Amino acid sequence: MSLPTVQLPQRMGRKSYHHGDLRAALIEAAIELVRKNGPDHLSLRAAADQVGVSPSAVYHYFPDKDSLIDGMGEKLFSDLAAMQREALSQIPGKSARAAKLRFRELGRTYFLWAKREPNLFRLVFGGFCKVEIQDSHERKESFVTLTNCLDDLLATGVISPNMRNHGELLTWSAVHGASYLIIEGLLPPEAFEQLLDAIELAMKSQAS
Amino acid sequence: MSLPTVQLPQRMGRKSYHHGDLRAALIEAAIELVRKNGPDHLSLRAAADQVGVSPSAVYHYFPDKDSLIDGMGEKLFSDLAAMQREALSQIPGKSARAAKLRFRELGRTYFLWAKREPNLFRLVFGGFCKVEIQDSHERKESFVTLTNCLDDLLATGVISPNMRNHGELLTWSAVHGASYLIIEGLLPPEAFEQLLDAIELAMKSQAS
DNA sequence: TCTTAATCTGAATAGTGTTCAGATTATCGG
DNA sequence: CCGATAATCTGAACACTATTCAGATTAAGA
Repeated sequence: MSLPTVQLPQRMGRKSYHHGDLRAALIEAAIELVRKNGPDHLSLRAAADQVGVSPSAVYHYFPDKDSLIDGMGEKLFSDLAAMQREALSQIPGKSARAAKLRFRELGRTYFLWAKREPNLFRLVFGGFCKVEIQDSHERKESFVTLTNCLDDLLATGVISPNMRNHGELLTWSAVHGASYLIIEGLLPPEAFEQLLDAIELAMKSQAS
Repeated sequence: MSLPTVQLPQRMGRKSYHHGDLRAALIEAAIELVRKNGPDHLSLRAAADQVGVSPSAVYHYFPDKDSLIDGMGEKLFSDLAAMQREALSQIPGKSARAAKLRFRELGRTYFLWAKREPNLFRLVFGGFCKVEIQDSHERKESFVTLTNCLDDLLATGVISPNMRNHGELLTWSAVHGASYLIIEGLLPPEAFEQLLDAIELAMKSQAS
């Protein structure tokens, strides 16, 4: 009554007793559930049902629920990194104008991803995933991307050398913080473009 | 075996059948549990047990678990605001030096609170509480405090007029973001003082 | 083909939020 | 001071959750 009666195990694209790629399917189903219901309220059983498999089957691929969440975080973070890479590849060139556009697009992508799927953003950055993202390849690559962006801004004279030193820290903190505050409703969405203006302005500073 | 056998209902400072201040006691107990176990993993029943009351009793003060969490958020945010007020009151004076110290102390208090109790920080700002904090008196006061700080910095010539416009947005975003990234292990704790340096430097910018 | 190992199920345990009828007690009008 | 009323709390129940484990099912290799 309360739940939309689960289909027989044989359905949901199951050709055989074995699933084939259960791990990935579980992660995908769980991501969809979090997207709709939020990071808390994720149910291991619901994810298993969605895939058409019994709850116990999950434990052959993840030691527990938290590990499943870690797996989701890994995939989501790598998606974000791919989106940023894609966005930057659309803006080639060595001009100051191109460097500026790339920088803004990098932050904007981060924010838009957060705004479009706040629940997934919360899952990745809200303390649900163990911080094994910390040492991941994707994460290092993401940081290098920002570093390159800032180097370009320095080379084209858009930002000053003494602010370049604080570039990654200030930028990442501000972009992440604004994204969080906006999706939690503490700042209006328009604030993000203003923040990008503010960062650009701030990074010109010639003060010592 | 697994749990430290709950005391009989009559204990835990219960003089009578009625508790006296159950609402506040529940919030306090729940905060303690979140502090230790994280915002997810909070159990309504565990909070009730801690106070020495049956699970159903909770529903006379909160419609559901989420409302209890809202109550916790309200109290925690007001604690943070009080800490900031207290910290600022220790640094009087209209000098540039005093204004700078106040500004740094404001951010530092925010960060230290987050660092000392990351789980409580996650509860308040991680999407667990309904954003009714948004319209709360405490929140407005907290914002006014920051505004005053920035006005003092402008008046004493520490920051430039054109950066003053972006003051609240840039500062709050960066401080919040850095706090989050640090407690999630994505940035080292030392990064926070560096961030304060960066903000101060950035806000001097004379660029138009 | 037969054995072995991987994969998935079913049932059970212990814990969760939530509801509701009823027991307990404080409060207030007479 | 007493007795009715309203506030407060309990106990048991329901549906749901994570997790474990013995056993059924199937794929892969000798």
